Amino acid sequence: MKEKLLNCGTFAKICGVEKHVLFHYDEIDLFKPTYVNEKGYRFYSYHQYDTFKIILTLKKLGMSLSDIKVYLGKRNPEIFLDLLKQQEKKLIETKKNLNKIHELLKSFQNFTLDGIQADTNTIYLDYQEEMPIIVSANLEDTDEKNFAAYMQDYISFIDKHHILNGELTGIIMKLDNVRQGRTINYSYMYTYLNKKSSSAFIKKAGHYLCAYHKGSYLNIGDTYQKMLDYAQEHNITLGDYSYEEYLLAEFSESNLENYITRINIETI
Amino acid sequence: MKEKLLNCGTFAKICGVEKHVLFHYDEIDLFKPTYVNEKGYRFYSYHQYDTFKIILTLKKLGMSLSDIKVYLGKRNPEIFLDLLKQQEKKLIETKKNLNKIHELLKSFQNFTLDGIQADTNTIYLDYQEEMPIIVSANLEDTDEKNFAAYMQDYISFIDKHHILNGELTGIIMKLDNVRQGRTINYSYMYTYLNKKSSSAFIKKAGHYLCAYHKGSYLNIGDTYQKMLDYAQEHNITLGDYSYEEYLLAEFSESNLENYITRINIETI
DNA sequence: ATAAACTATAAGGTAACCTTATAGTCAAGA
DNA sequence: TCTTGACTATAAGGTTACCTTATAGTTTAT
Repeated sequence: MKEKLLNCGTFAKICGVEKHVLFHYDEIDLFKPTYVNEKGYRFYSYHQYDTFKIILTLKKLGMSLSDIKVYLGKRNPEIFLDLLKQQEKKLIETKKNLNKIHELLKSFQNFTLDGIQADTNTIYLDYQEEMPIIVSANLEDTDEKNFAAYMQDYISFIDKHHILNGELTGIIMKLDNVRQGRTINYSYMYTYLNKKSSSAFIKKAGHYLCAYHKGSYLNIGDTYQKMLDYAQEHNITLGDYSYEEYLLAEFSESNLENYITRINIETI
Repeated sequence: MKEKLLNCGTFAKICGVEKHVLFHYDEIDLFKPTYVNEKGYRFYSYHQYDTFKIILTLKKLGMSLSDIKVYLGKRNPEIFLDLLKQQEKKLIETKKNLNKIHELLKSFQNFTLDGIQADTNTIYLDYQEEMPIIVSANLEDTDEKNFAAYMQDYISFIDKHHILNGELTGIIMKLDNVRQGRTINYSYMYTYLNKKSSSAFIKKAGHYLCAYHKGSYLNIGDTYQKMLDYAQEHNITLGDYSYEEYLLAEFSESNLENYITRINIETI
């Protein structure tokens, strides 16, 4: 009566991996068969399945084979427990990250859908609720070096505080600059937040004059001009700033002429 | 007035990657700088940050660079939306998987702790609640080939139905086999379930005669013998089967002599 | 003026396999 | 018994997504 052994192919099937994975683990001395016959054929025991499953689990948690090997080399129950606790911590972090990515995905879907459905021929007044935003330093008339530094500060602040709702950044433009044709002299970068936070600014509630600009960022002045004309015609008093949202851009549209930017101009 | 550009190092920092990643993406025509000067220096625009962020997100979702490149080659807003929806589906699956792994981790911690705290010198009666389990085909006296086939069926059933609570498999032994010294002639494999399911058997509620065996599986007969003696001394009538749980084994303990197996014998 | 810090390309290395090639082994059917 | 197909083995080269090191030109700061 001796222990029943499983051959290489069968054990691989049971474990849900390919055979050469077992070869590989054998070769790097990570996980070796219980018994090798005189022809060199590998045989595994029932109990090795548990061990293999632990190895697989650790691998799924992102541990490298060499780290797993190190663990197995010095393993004892206390070290195993420590490892598990530490991996659980990491796993909880990973789950949080995936949740953030999920938010991102949903947000991407929303603004892309907005871009697809955009009517680029109308200008209209839109009542918008108050929204907390985060804002960069003032970027107007900065040189390239300062612009880079401010952008870096801004992005790293967002990353550090994990405050992002998943939106990409938009741009705040001073209307005076638009009037002078300086439509790429951005005033601030901004991003919507999901919740108010101490570091948040507020995009004021109220009516915004809105339009969808179709085409390159460089021609956005054309659409602004139409909006300014429209405001004058309809006796709408505009505020100081405009919010630009890049709904369809390089990442979702190969043709520059089809880019869609939503423009929201403050009114008083 | 022209667009402000970011040099390679700065753009890399903002994006949270190393510079040679940008080189690499440039080389494989995945993501190229807006502008290259006469010395070959790369410059990126503010708007390229959004694109890079999308690339990073898709990569985090497990897409290969070549798949991302294929997408970018044919990108349009509808295809982007489809991609996002498909990735969201995959992400939801991934999150489910991580939840399962989390359960596994917690379960590993529990039985390892049980093993560490085990008192290997006492035999005692323990009242255990009814537990749903899943059970393999009868493995008694099978040859290696059938044993392998049954094990494969069992494991693939568990994997297919995602019913696992995270436990490793245990073994059900017929006490008659133990009495004849055939302690590796396993009767069934079993695993605890978290919920009752149509495919579940029941491990009956009641008093079990319990002990922790220390050492190799091959010597488990010694501990069984002590338990049988104890039962006789104390007029405990034993049932037909015993449940073995491998708390400390190859995966958490390098010394065979320190393996801990919990034995639970049915009583009447 | 010179050093420090940046930029470039090119070549080789890495992990964790995967693929292909070649050859020995074994069980089942003609 | 022979042969076919399915299995086993090793060895060598390929893959992805970089990372490292080496060498050299360029820009900026003191």
